[in-house]
Order: sequence, then structure tokens, then C-alpha cells
Amino acid sequence: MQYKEYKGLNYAEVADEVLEFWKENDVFQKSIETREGKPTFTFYEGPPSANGTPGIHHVMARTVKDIFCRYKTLQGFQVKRKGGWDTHGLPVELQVEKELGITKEDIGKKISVEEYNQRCRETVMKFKGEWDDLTQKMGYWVDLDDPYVTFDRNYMESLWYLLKKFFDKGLLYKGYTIQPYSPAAGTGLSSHELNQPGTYRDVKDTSVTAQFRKEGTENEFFLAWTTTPWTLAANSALAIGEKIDYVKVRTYNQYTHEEIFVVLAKDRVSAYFSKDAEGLDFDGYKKDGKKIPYEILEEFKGKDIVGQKYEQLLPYVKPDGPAFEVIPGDFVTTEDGTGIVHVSATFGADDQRVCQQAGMSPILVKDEEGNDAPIVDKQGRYVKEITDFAGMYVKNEYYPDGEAPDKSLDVQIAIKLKEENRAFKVEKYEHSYPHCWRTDKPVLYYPLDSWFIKTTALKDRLVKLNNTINWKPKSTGVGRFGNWLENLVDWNLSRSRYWGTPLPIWVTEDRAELKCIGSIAELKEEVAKSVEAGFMNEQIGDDFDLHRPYVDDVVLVSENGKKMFREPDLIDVWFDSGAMPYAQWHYPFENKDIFDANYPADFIAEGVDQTRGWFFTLHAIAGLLFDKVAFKNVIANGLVLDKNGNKMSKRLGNAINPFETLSKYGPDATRWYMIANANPWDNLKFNLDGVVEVQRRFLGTLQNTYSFFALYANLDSFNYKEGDIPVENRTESDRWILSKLNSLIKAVDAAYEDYEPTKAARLIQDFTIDDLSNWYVRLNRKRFWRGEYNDDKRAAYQTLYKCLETIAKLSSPIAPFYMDRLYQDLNAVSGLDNAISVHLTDFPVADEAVINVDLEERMALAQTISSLVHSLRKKDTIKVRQPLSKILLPVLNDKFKRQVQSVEDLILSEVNIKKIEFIDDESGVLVKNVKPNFRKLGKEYGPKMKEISAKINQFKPEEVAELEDKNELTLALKDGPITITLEDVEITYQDIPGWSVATEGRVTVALDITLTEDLKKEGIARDLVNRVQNLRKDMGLEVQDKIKINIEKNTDLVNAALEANREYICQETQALSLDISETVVDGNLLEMDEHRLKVKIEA
RNA sequence: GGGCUUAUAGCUCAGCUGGUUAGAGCGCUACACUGAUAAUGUAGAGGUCCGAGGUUCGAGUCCCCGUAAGCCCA
Repeated sequence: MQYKEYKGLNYAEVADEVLEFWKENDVFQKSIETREGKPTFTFYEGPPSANGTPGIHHVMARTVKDIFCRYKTLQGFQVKRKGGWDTHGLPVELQVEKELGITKEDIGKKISVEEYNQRCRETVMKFKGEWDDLTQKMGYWVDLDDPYVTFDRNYMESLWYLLKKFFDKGLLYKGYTIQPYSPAAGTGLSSHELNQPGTYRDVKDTSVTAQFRKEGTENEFFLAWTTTPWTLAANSALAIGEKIDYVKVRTYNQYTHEEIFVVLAKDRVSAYFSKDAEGLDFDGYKKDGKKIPYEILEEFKGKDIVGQKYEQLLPYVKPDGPAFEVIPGDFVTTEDGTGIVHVSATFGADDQRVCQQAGMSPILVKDEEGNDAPIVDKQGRYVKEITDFAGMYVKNEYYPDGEAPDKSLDVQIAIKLKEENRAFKVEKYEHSYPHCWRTDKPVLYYPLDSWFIKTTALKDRLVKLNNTINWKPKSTGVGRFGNWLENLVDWNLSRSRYWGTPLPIWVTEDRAELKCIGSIAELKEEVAKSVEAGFMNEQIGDDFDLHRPYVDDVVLVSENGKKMFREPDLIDVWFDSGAMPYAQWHYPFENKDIFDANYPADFIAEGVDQTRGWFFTLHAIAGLLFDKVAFKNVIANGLVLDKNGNKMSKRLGNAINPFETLSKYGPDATRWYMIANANPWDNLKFNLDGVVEVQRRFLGTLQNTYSFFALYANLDSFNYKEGDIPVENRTESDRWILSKLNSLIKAVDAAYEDYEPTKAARLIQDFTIDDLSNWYVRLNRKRFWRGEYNDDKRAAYQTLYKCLETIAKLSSPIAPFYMDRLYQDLNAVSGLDNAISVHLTDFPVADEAVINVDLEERMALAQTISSLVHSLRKKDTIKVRQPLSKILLPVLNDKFKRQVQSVEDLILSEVNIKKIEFIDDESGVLVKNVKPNFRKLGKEYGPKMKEISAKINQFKPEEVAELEDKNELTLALKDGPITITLEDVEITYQDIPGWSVATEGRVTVALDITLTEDLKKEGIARDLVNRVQNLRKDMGLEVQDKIKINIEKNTDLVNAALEANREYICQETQALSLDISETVVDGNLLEMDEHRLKVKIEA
């Protein structure tokens, strides 16, 4: 049997063929089945949404996922990968609305909820085919036959189970969140609606800079500015920026002319006070509001005043808890206002958040049902508790036509504050403000009911659990995610939509009784009771759909016999995906054993944009309900940008089509490029040139090396059936490359283990290109094609085979198709492994006994020395084919000499030199260079380094000699003498006078360029061999074909050269004879430097 | 506005705990090699290590403040 030989390999075709092979032989399934009973490695697939087409960034994300699943499989773990689809949510709804040409308004009117949801169900899998296609073509192994689907009834039942668990733990509650709200339309607005063009308009509002009196002072105030004075009655706190500088200013109120002390940001002083008035005589102030004197008394940071208390500005409604403190707010700026922000927990989203974090209470009243309510009702009017202004609309626009008062509420409040010495400044202010697209009237930020998961209750636990997760990169875990947890707010689950998982909570009309349903069985039980109570006509069916509108029709009966209706909300789709560890197995209703064995995940990977999405919801549900992490290792990968670093977008036309890329360059080069080029967590500037380079440089070199191996191994029928030649019996270079190979195995294994795929890929390609191809193969070429099939040849084949096979195995997680082909091509002949695919083998284990650091060191020396000689030859323009007699090598120490000697032959043949002459001190010709060892001396002498370094650099040869002799030398420094030893300096040989030398690091080489007659002759012989080889090739001869050479008589030198090297020439060119004739007819004229030879070759 | 990331040769990236000539590949230029040959080798040119401060005997590396780009959040 022969190794397969290729003429030009098309990597994309290889991938297609290998894919076919995988399918025919169920390789993926086998990779899981053959690990039955082995320890499991659990991977969770973050579900993509199939209502859009996949992009090149999905290839990136999925390559990362695939690599570690394959790697762990090779390591012997059983790695199940259940695929999944994210199917609910707004994007699906919007797409359907676009297709149907309707808006949310039309649902329930032009189209029933039932029909609408049916359309969503159909649309959501629209591009499933393309996704499946991509999955296969890129070689992403994931179980597509039995994926989890978030709209599936079983999946949703598990969600209900989890929600009920939250409910039972008291972690699911109804609260409010601040959302854009249109009182005129009586409805909340989505951010989508707010982003409509024309929504934001410039309006002039009455703005007030109010004075909040510091507790315990007579006339010291915090200044805070607002464009919505009506919210001042709901003030809960004042927010400052902790890093912002603030000042305390003495001045007068411009309306009451009373002396006051005010606090505001330093940067805002100039906006409130005119520079001319600074330092004016206070006593001379005329109380006319003009030229009000002021002086800055104190300056401090925002964080210094956090926690200070002040008096309520408009004390109509008392808070039910702590309030009226200075708190930190991350949104505070000094762009406008005073740098102190009035915060109302009921009328601002930021406000609510910082109040919650700082424990400040909202200003609330009780509505008719006794529930908490804000001080503005749903129509936009002040409630009766605001006695002075009860019933007034907070915006004049809300009044019916012609009924609006002259003085708006904002103005009236401003007047009141002025009178009470609480207004520092009142003015009209023009700014951009959102308006309702339906009513054209201003939007309010208003608290609306929502259901929450009380994530804050277990914040500390979530933080602790997070610290046990291995994040790649670490900064995303401690920074982006860690900070997010530190500033956690409760998770708002409510969505007012149609296509999603309904909240399984039923409530009586007086809201006195609540029921949370945790399973379909439970729902049936409750429905049975309801049927009995006469609220429902019949039991729900066995195939009851948990979606709207069906669940909305279910009316339950409370303990007290009252009707219960479902809360109309759907839950956040992020809950869907965060619940996948449980719901994908329909836990706890089925598959408890599978769930237990696969929880938590060992590994997940997704884009860094999922940090607060999927990563968080997984973590929150696991932490809150199960007190566990949901995943132990996580890679948060970056974005895929275009080659200029811009975001890819279909609109700009710079998006890369993944299918085109895969079919043109093949998945292996694409995947390898993505992984090798940048760490997954850095953004990738995707450049197709880079893919081409990978193809050529890495895959090409590897394939070349294989072809080289296959060519000769086939000629010698090498099939690795003869048993390994012991490593110690192999040549120095064999043992070297094997040592490197085993070091590589260790390093690559460690890189994968540490979730560093980029490191692994770079290690492999460096080894392949530099060590294996450019050094080992190049130096050992002749061993493969010259002479008979003996032990030395066999050793060479075995060595190269092992290298290729190991590269295939190590690389297979990253480049699964090509590496499988390479592996199969090798293994098909040798049968060393009992496996049909590389993905069914075991990950290589390094043989420590073969790793030889000293050997690796000395080969590095050989490479350095060869490189130096090459550069010298180049300098003197002496080509490598011309042999030279010797090089001189100054000996640094015994170890150096020993190491060079053991690789002497390699160097000599590589650079075509006859011998190496070692020279040492004794010769007296060497010029030494002394350099201080900064690292060592610096640790000891620190500040004296400059002086020491100067002294050492000025050493005379006698001083160096003394140091080398006695191993110590005293330096006289300003502060007294110090003693240094040989270890404190680095001595190198810099020059050999009279020779052409080259130096790299500590190695110096001199080249003897004298050409003797014998050397010249040998050079001619080598040139001839070279030309003859070319002729052979031109004639189309095979490597093993024999020839006869006939050369026309030439100059004495050439003739002598041929005679002297006859044997060598014949051996190299596979010539049976070499004749020198008086004349040669039909010969080729060969030009070799100044020589011209007429040569005829016959097969 | 906040958090996080990135910034080193024309391009893509290395540069470990600070140690004195800042590296590699691609590209470019020149030369060499020629039974791996649509390969390969050697050399050269090419760097205010984003900017400004600071710590230190010594900073690409540590600290602070900025700038630019990206992401998430507001």
C-alpha cells in the first residue's frame, strides 16, 4: 500500500471529501459513543436565532467552541453537544410585522394574537437551513438532530418550573421600573418607538436651580438643577460624581437677597457667577440682584460629601424609609447644571437605579386600591396629596385644548421656591425632549409595573460564585462582569409582547391572592378546580399550547373562590436562554440523570456582548436557584471586524460572506487563520489575505513536507511495520526533532488546557515551518533519497512520520478536515492506530525521556552558527556550493565547546565547510567585550548602577584577565569599594583581528575564505552535479532512474576536478558512468562561472 | 457619562515577574539555492513602542492624566 500523493491540493475540496467521509462513517457520533462511560466534559451551546442569516463572526465563535470540544474528546472525555435555537423575542416580532406590513397596534385588530404567533413560529426557523449548512461546512460538531428549541412546550414547562422556584423562594415580585410613558395615550413606549425619527424635539422648559438645605445648618444649601421642576416634589436624593471637585461658595440669593452658602461643582462656578463679582465687598451689596458678590470658601471631592443629609424641599409626601442624602451617581457630569443632580426614584431610570443602590426610598402615595403609586397619576396629574397643586397636569400640553393655565405647574413651583428662598436661579432652557409619536405630546418617564427577580438579594453570593469561574480573558470576568454584579439591580422580567414565554402567574382582581404555576400538570389541577367552580367550561387538552393567547383564556379559582386572571406579561427572552441548562433536558420532568451529569458546564463560549446577556442569565439562575455556577470556564470572544477595523455591516457592503470564504479557501485555512491571527477575545480584523497566507505558509508547508515524505517512503515501501528504531540509536537531528516534538506536545497541551487556542496554533505552526520543514527536512533531505533502505533511512522515515502524525493530532481541533486527511493518509499505510479518523484517536502524550534540553540548546547553536556563516559567505560573495576549509570559533566555555562539537557535522554540511577550529584565550588574538549583568547587579546595587556600569565598560584587558583569573575584582566607587565576580558581567568575543567575523548574541564566527586547488575542484564538481540534476529534471527522469554522463574534454582544472570527484558526482546524480571524451555531439553547453562544459546525458 | 478592551515596522502580531542593540511573519529590495521547486534560504531597508507627566540607577513593560478605535451599559 502506498501513501497517497497529490498534485496540487485543493483544501476546499479536501474539506468536502472529508465531510462526506464523516457523514458516511458517523464519525461525530462515534467520537461520542466511543467515550461512553468515560468522564463527561460538559459544553453548553448558546442558542443562535435562526431568523437571520449567519455571518463570518459565527464561524469565529463556533470555531472556538468546536476546538475545545474536540480537544477534550481526544483527551478521552465524553463531550455531548446539544444544539439549540433561540426562538422568542422582539426581533422575531419585528420581522413578522415587517413582512405583514403591520404594527403592534394592529395585533388583536387586523390580525389575531393566535395568527400572529403562528407567523412568528414559522418565521423563526426561516434560515435554519442556512445555519445547518454553515455548521456542517465549517466543521462545527454539534448535535443538530435533537436540538432544544425555546418555544417548545417541554422547554417552556421547564421555564415555568424555574419561575415557580423563584416565586416560592420569594425572589419573584412585582415592582416598578421607570419607562417612557405617554399619559395622553395611556401607554408605555418601547425604546424602539422612541427611536422613531421626529420623536426628539427642541422645547423650551422652565428650569430651576433649587436650594436644598443641608441638615443642621441655617443657610447652607446644595444646588441642583432640573428641567422638570414638577419632579422636585418626588425628590429622594441628590447625586454627585465622586471624582468631581466641588466648592462651597458664600453669596446672596438673587431673589430674596439673603446671605447663603451654596455647594456646587467647581467647574460650574463660572456658569452661575460672573467673574467680576468675585471678591466684591459683601457689605457693599445693594440687594438689587446685580453684581452679587461671592467667594469660594472650601474645595473638596464629591466622595467627601457622600452621606450628608438635607431637608426635604417640598415636604408634601414623606418617604417610607431613608431619603434625602447625598449619594454617588455615575451619570453626573459638569456639562450643565451644578454638578449635583436632583434624583427622583419615581421619575428617572438612572435615578431609580442609584436610589436602589444607595438605599434611598421613593416618594410614594397609596392609590384607591391601597397600592403604592407615584405622585403623578396615569393621566399626568398631581395626586391630591400635593395639596397646593392637586389635580394639575404636570405638563401644559396634557390639558384639553384651551384649558391650560397661563402659568404651568413648573412655573408655579418655581415661584413658590423663589418665595421660600429655595430657588437659586430660574430660567427658560431649550433642550431636546422625546415626544409620543401618536399624540405628539411630551413623554414622561414614569414608573410602570413589572415583575422582577430579586437578584440583588443574593448579590454577594453571585459575586463569590463568579470569583470561582475561569474567565478568558480574566478582565471580562473581574471587570466587565464583576462590576456589573457589583452594581446589580433587580432583573426586570416583564415584556409587554406576544411571542414569548408567558409569565405563569394568576392574580385575583383585588390582587390579594396570587398563584404561580410550575408545570402543566399543576395547571391542569388548577383548571379542574376552576371548572368545578364554574369559571371554565372544560379541562385544557393534552397538547395545550403554553403560548398566548391560549394561556390568557385560562381563568383559575383562588383559595377564597375568586376568579384569577393571568398577569399579561411575557418574560424576558434572556430568561429563555439562561435557563437552557435545565430546559434543554426538560428538567426536572425528564432526564434527571443526564442533567445531573451535565451540570454545571465545564465550558461555554460566546461573544463578549453576551456578558450581560447570556453569561449573566446563566449565572443568575444557577446562583439564585441552585447556589452553583452554571459554567466553570468561559471564553468571551471579541468581534470580527473588516480588514480596516470597521464593523462589518450588510449596509456598508464590507461584510464577509462566510459561505463564499469557506468554499474558496476551505474551512481549515479559515479556522486556522481566525485562531492563529489574534486571541479570540481580541477583535479580529478579518483579512482574506491572511487566510491565503495561512494556506500557503502553514498548510502548504505541511503538505509539502508530507509530499516529500510520501514520495520517498513509497519508493522504499516504508510502512512503519518494522518496529521502532530506539531513539538513542537515531541521529542527532532525529533526536533533536523528536525532542522538539515532545516539547511541543507538552506546550500545546498546556495551551489548550488553559483555553489559549491562539498559543497552541502558533506553537504548532512555528514548529512545522521552522523546526520541521526548514531545518530538519532540509538538513536530512539526502538521507531520504540516497542509498539503500537501511536502518538510518528507516529512522529518518519513522522520525518524520511521527512528526507529521503528531502535528495532525495536535492540530485536528483547529483544522479538523485537512488534519484528518493527513492523518488518514499516513495511518492508512502504517496502520499504527486502530482508528478511521484522527478525531477518534487519543491526544498525544509527551515522552519526557525524549525531551533533551541540552540537545535543543546545541541545535540552536548550530542554527546560529550556520546563519552567521551564511551571512559571512554572503558578505564575501562566496556561494554555498563552493566548499571552504574552515571557520574559527572562539570558545566561551567547556560546555559551549562540547555542544558545538556534537553538532559539528551538521554545521559543516549545512554551510559546506571542512572543519571548525576552536580558539581560546591562549591564542591571544581574541578581543573581549565586557558588559555588566544589569539584572544581577541592579538587584544588589540599585542606585549605584550608573557608576558601576561606567566602570565596567572601561575595563582594560588586564582587569578582565584579573576578574577571570581570581573570579573577583574590587571596584572603587565613590561610596566605597565593592567586589564583583564573573557572574556580574557578561564576557563575549567581539572580534578576531584580521578575520572577517560575524556575531550574534554570545556567538562569534570567523570564516577562512582561502581557496585551495582542491577546494576549487570540489566546487566545480558540485556545480556540475547541480547542473546535471537540472538536466535530469528537464529530461523528465524519475528520481531512481540511472544515467550515463559524457563530458567533452575541458581545461586542466576542470578535467582534474572531474577525475578527483568522479565517485561523488556519480553517486549524487545516479550516474552509472562518467566519461571524458575528446568531443561530445549533441551535448548541452553548461555555464558554470568562468567554465563552460559540454555535457551529454543518456538515460 | 460609566465599565471593559485595544494601540509596538507599510500590514498582522510576539515581547514572561522592569535590565540596556525592541522581535517574527507578510509585503518591499538585493542576493543565493534548485531532486520539497507554483517551494526554499540569507541579508537589507523600515520603529518619537499613541501622547504628556511620574516612580526608578534603568520603563515598550509599573502608576497617573489624556487621545483614538471598538464593545457593553446609561
